[in-house]
Amino acid sequence: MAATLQTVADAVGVSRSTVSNAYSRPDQLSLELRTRILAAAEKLGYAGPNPSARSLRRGKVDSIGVLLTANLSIAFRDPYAVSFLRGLAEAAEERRNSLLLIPMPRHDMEGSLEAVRNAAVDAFCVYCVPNWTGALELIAARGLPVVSGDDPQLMRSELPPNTGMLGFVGIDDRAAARTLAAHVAGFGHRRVAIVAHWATDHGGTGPVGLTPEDLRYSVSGERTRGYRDAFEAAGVPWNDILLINAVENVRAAGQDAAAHALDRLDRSTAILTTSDVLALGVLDALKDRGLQPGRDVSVTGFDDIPEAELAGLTTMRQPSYERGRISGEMLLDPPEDPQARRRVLPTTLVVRKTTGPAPTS
Amino acid sequence: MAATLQTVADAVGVSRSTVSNAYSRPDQLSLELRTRILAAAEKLGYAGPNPSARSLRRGKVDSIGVLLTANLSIAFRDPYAVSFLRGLAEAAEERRNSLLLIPMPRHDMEGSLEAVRNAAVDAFCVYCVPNWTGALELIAARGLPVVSGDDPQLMRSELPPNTGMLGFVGIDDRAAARTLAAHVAGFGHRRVAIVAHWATDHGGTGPVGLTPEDLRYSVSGERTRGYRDAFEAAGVPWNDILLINAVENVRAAGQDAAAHALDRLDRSTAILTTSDVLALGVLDALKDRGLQPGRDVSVTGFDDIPEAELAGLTTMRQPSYERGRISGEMLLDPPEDPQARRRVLPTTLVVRKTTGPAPTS
DNA sequence: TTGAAAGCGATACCAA
DNA sequence: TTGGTATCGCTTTCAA
Repeated sequence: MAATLQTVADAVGVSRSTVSNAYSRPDQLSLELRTRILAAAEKLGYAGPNPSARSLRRGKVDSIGVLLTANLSIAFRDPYAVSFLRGLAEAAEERRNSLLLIPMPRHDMEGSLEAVRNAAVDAFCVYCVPNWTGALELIAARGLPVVSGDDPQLMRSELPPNTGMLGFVGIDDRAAARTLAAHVAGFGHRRVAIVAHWATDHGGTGPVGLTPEDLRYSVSGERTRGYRDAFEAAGVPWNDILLINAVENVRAAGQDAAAHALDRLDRSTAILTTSDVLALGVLDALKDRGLQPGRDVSVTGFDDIPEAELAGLTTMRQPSYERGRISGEMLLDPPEDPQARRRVLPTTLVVRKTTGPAPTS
Repeated sequence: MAATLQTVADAVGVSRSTVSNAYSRPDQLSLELRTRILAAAEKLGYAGPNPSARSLRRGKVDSIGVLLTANLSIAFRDPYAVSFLRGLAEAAEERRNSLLLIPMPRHDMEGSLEAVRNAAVDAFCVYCVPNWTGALELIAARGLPVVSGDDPQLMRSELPPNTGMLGFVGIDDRAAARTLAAHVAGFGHRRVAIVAHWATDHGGTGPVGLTPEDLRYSVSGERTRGYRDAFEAAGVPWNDILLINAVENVRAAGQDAAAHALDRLDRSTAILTTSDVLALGVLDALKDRGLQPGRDVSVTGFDDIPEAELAGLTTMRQPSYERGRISGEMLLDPPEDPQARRRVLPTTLVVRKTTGPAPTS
């Protein structure tokens, strides 16, 4: 049914190679012949080289795979992720690459890995994927370049990553978190809660008796570590801190999580979160209870999405668009120098109205 | 270098087919053998079947292509588009498909078509692509299913689309626009401007002497037609209406466009736009000039994105998430009944604070 | 349950 | 400039 190169070649009376050249190397044949071939192709309903066949032969696909969060539809709800993607898309577009978005549902590790295995791409960008080790190893086995921002070890490593293909583009989550928490601790808060997403796979949203080291998701782990650092320095031991798991990085989960910190006799006076989206949910919870952010309870986010400004949220700003863009560029033009494959981007503490002195009651 | 099926087969001492089965049809061989094969593969650094080779052979890729707006990075800035994508992603994810985002820069038609030709996908979703006819024909030639929401003819056709593979998921833009404009016309406005994106390819943002039929982008064309319908019915002829082109569907373009309606002696008392994003820009322009929306100048959007509510913008709501989701489902499970391949979704007039009586001055 | 053989559709090298 | 030839890596009957 579908016409192929051969069909066209036969019709025009030339060889397959010539037809192939007509599409892929216009300079290799006379304009006249090329025109004739293209016309014949059109008439026969030949739409051009089969993409799979072409990339099989060429060993190149011109598209980069994006492993983005547990689940695409949640990622699209997070302005930070969207902005990141925008940067990545722009870099890809400039080099005429497409973006293959690969869903990685957490409940289906098997299927997720299968998707990574099957992805027809030249490189991968791994962004906020919990428990991603399996995926990373698979990618390594495929011998494809990867950029990630999730691996703290990668960020720290003085030496080039062992796999020649591995790059880091991200921030120093722990240090940034430490700065943010120091700001809060400076207000004298001692009853503190932390809302962290994907802290654990078991159970739902609610308090968990874990240390930062136990957390399943490296980014939440690093940020939580930073929070602990700062509070310990201020004389608040980890055991006094209430760690609350949020099942997903969505606003409603932040709201639910906050209930566990607010609806108790020794109500927390400060709630730190691992993302702005969660923090907005926490603010929702405060509102439900008639509590005033920054006075009754201090709240912080992470990322600095546009909504954070509207909400007056104190947060830690990290570059989103640039991060995506740099990731894309690194993937598409891998730098020779291994050091250039490790980009730790700057962060900024943004103090707004949701943080203030601990209530004296 | 890279291990292949053959490598593994040789190492284990079985045939290629058996190794292939180990990956693609686990039930076709003994568990013991399969385990042995997988172990050998791991040791040899074989990451599983080459995706291109596999899809070449199978004739299936398990991913759907998305032709989205002129330029991905602009699309990611439009909340409506992001929400649409979210719906699409969700549908894809459920059926274990990936999404291939294909950039279609307007300045590079050639390259865009090339990208469509090259896309390794099983189906296409065309969304807000100006001048997409070339792309559509190409897709048709490839014999792949397409869903679009941009083609008014498709929406109206009583009969099943001629191409068996073609579907429509969208709204009746003209009718919706008519309802919106009738609301504005009811307030007695007679000095009216319309800001339409991609009205023309030539020149920048500014007034153009065109009729709705001339517009390059079908969606803007349909909406503009609807506006004209309503104003003509109210006794305002098309010649009295100022049509302004916006180069892109971004806020700043709306702001620039509005200047042409506001900075003149016979200032427009109503500005209708083809999207909320543009309308927000128009509101920016009003603010710059100390004008009050709904009193000095009435402004309307289209889509009803979340920001529209915050801004108190009067607009026409159309489903975004659902639209993406339904598109995805239609592509992944094409309905037998051709009538079911044409889904015209409902719209709602949302009256807020940016529309009011024409000032009497 | 396993293997042999025949493509899937195209590209690239090397001659002519 | 054009054509022949050898793959690219895998899946899939069909037969053993």
